[in-house]
Amino acid sequence: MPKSSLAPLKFTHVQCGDCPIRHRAVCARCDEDELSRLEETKYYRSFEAGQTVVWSGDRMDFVASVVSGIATLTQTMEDGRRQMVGLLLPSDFVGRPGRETAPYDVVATTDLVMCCFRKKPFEDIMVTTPHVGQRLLEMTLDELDAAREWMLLLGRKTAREKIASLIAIIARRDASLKMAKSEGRVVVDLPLTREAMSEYLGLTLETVSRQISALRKDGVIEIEGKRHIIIPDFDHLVEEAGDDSDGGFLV
Amino acid sequence: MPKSSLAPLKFTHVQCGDCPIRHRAVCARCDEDELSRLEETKYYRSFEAGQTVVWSGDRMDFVASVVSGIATLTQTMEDGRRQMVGLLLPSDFVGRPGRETAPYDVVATTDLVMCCFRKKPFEDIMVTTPHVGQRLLEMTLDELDAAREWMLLLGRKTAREKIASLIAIIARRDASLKMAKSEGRVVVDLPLTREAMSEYLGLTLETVSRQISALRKDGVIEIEGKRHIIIPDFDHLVEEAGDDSDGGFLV
DNA sequence: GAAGGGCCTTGACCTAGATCAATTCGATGC
DNA sequence: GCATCGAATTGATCTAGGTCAAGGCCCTTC
Repeated sequence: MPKSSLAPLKFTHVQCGDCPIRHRAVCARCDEDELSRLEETKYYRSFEAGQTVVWSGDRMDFVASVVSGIATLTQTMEDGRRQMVGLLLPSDFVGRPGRETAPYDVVATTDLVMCCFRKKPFEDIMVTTPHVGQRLLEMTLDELDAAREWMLLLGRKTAREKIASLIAIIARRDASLKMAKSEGRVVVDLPLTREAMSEYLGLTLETVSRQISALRKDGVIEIEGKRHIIIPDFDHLVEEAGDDSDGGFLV
Repeated sequence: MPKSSLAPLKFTHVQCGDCPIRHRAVCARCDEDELSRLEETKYYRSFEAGQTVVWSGDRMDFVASVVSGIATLTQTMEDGRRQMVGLLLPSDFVGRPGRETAPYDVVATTDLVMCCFRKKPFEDIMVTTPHVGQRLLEMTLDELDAAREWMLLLGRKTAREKIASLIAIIARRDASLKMAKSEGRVVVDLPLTREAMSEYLGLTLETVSRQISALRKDGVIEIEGKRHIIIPDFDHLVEEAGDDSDGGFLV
């Protein structure tokens, strides 16, 4: 798995003040002074499931990192067709220095807490503190890789492969967060409704439902309730996803 | 149109030594010393149409900027299904500091000249010269935006809308390069085969051909030869593309 | 415990685009 | 001028996934 990091620098996840989890918005190499300048401009915002954080076209005067919960970035066409273009799990970053308005809707899919920095001070710190910019570059390059993997999924995979891919992606992210993978057998709680899954995959929710049923019938996955999924053989799932070797390595 | 630039810095396109065209690999603010260090590690490589620059999985020990011609980034599944994930026109950048191997094929679609920098020295300059990293971040963010626009196209647009979008995207890029737009009526030379277009759009080449014919029959475009396209009414084309307002603003 | 309302599933049918199969066009070489 | 070869078009058919519609499941609220 190609791990990304700017060669001569070591970045690690650091505790963000009183954030409940470790996240990646800042750089471990920043000295106390730099960190405390970031601290000053920091604040938290909470959203309920379903709430829209920012509307496409709205002014967005902050950058943020997800503390808990899930948010999605979604583009909408005039006639209402929707395509998810980003899925933000805890530790992921949103926002773009140098951009005034959001180019897509940011929606809280579950209850959500974000750690925000006002954009202007954050940009200043980026200029005076190269680490932060370099960390951000690294994260943006990762996101670009993920977007390209996602493009392959949207353009060329079958509905069944799309579903298998999504479950594998979420399982991998989940596992890497809480390291709860018990040798082959993996358990995931889908954090998305069928509709959100369809927006991620470029399908209708009916097709999502049908293909999940098909994967269940074929023994690739087991389902408890509606969201709790057991993957008896992770490699088998990855095969169904049509990925080569290590396949989509990031969300 | 949301223009991206890191607020407090001004970047402009600068002549890259003896490059025949202005490109964006370096920053106008770099002083002579910094530029000359970049100059030292710079070299040119030429490829014929159809040649592969780098194979997916190969070592890639350089970063590069396209001088002339067109290159594509393409992902391939084991069974041969292919999806283009990047289209590099003159002035575009490839390569990723901190990554050893290429995650996709880079192919010269036309005869191609690239201006390359060996990766190691380039990374060193990135660390010592924040401008370069900041410029690269800005470019990467633009690419991410473009990728997300592309995801909407792949996931939700009809074949006709996809074709119209692609022609509009190329026309815009072309026009912004040589400013040759004569009020409404726009002329483009498609730099891609029908097959390459199908790999860009997630379609088959037959569907591409049929939809181009349909757009011609409906008067949205006129065609001379196979590649030369005249757009009598650019706004009409954009309408057909299904984009809202200014739509896909970058390739 | 009945009623309502999100979600989700399943079925019956339809259509956009894929697939398979000829041609046709146009450049290149002899 | 003719043969050749790759790129593009066009036609005939098939099918994966979309659309429309009817329930089912489960959780809340009264």
